[in-house]
Amino acid sequence: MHILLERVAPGRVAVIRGDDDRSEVADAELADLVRAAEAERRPRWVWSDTRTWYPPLLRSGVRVERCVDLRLSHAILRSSTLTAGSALASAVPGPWDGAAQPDALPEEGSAALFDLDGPEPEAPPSAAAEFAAQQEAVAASAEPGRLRLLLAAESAGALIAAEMQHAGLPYSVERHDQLLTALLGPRPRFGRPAVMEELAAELREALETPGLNPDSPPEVLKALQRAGLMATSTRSWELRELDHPAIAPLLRYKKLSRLHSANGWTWLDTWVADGRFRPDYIPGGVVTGRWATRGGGALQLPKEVRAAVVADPGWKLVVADAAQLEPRILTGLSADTAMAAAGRGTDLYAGIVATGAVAERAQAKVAMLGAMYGATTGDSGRLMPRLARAFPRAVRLVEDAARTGESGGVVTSRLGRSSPPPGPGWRSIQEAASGSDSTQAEERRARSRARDWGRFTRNFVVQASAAEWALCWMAELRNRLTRLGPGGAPFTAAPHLVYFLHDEVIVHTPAELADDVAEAVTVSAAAAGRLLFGAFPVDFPVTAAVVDSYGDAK
DNA sequence: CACGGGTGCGCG
DNA sequence: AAAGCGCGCACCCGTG
Repeated sequence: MHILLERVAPGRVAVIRGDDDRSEVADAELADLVRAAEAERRPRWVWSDTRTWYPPLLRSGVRVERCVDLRLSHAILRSSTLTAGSALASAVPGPWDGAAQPDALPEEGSAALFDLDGPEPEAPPSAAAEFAAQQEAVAASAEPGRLRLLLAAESAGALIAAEMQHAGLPYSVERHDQLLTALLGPRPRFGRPAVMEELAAELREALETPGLNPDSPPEVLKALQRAGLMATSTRSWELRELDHPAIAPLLRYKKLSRLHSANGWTWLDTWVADGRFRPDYIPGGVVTGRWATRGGGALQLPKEVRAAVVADPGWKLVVADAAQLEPRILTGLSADTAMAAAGRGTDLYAGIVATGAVAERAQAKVAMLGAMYGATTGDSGRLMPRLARAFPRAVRLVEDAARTGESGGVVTSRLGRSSPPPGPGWRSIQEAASGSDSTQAEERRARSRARDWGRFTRNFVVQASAAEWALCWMAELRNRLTRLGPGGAPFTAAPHLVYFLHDEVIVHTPAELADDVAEAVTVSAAAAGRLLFGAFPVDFPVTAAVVDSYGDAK
């Protein structure tokens, strides 16, 4: 059953259990109410926005099993091709659109500012009305089952994001500091660390440019050219091709500079407290449905610092990642039985080699990536015809998605998330090129932009469906982890998710349960595959490593 | 001095 | 323009 929560006034919340069961409680009583209802019948809580409702509950020690996040669901249903005809999708943009959070809207009194003239101020957005409109849109859609699954998975993801931030990723300040000190020298009170300063001096010497600021790409580029080098930029991959005594210190400087500025002592001070890294996850923050983060760069945690992620004493980390997730998603999307056969077992790329389509594993990988990203030239582009011959259905699916995007159309993921349509700028470029008086330059530009958008939609169907698989995987895993833990204790006493990186999760678990967790990770992956692709026999193998430190995984 | 675009690089 | 998708973030530098 559903229980809908809605703020009715500062400090007061309406609790709506059905058409004629409505009550109100003070904020202070909400946690007890939720705890009691959760123990009794595990309802699905319906609320405007998990980011505003759930963290206070978690701080009160209350965990919920299921919810509907109306804001996230609204965003999906507004643009999905599966609900295109619904009232929800055809309405003018309202308070549920955009990042504005209904609970954070100005309070009633401030609306008085508007009522001297003009239309009546808009009524506060009713969560109950919004929920009804969403249910109606789903029920009338072409694929209600898929959409229900998508909304449930998206909402579960929102719960998990809040729980992961609450629990935090176990993180050793000491180890991180040791690592920085070993590479950069001791933490300076101000300015550059000693090792970077030495490299800068070496660089100035080698380029005979005493005042050079190594942090300024234009200055560095000019200095390199003065030294007779054919550099066109200061990108590392390009510098590596050059032969000059300045190159080695410059590359080392750039590497260390990156570490220092992105994950140095300042980052540590800002983001790690009480032995936990607590990034701000944004479920649905990417157009494809992937998560984003705000601050802390949690999804870019460099491999070199992962050794500082360390389980608590008596606990373990289970680091799990889905092997070749996106190609397998493409396999399911296209129902390509040849590719499914190649992917049986653990290494899809080896399976592709075994079909004879390509000679080496590296080629299989680059060809698959090229198919999903839209490579046209280079090794990857050259391998495409062979891939298409061996796996016609899979390749046709991404080609079709690309053609749709090139002509300005919209594509939709497995469960119903649709790509945004191209903007007005894109359309006017296409129109300018289609007129009888268009120039060659206009036509070239239009074709190029059309192909750009085609690569986006080509990748969208795969990336968005993979994000859905990952949400299902995590939601399933979360349920299993709860069952593994002791009942009644706070959820952080049980195995719990602490990190998520697109196709990879980390569970923090009491050591004695680590093997059970590893098993749960694997079983959950298979379950996610069935949720998305039913009986179609595409495998989703995962590797699960039981380790003390993230740095020890793979 | 604030802002925003460009550059470069970390992750999948 | 790295051969192609999706991001976040720090820093530089020109502009208002």
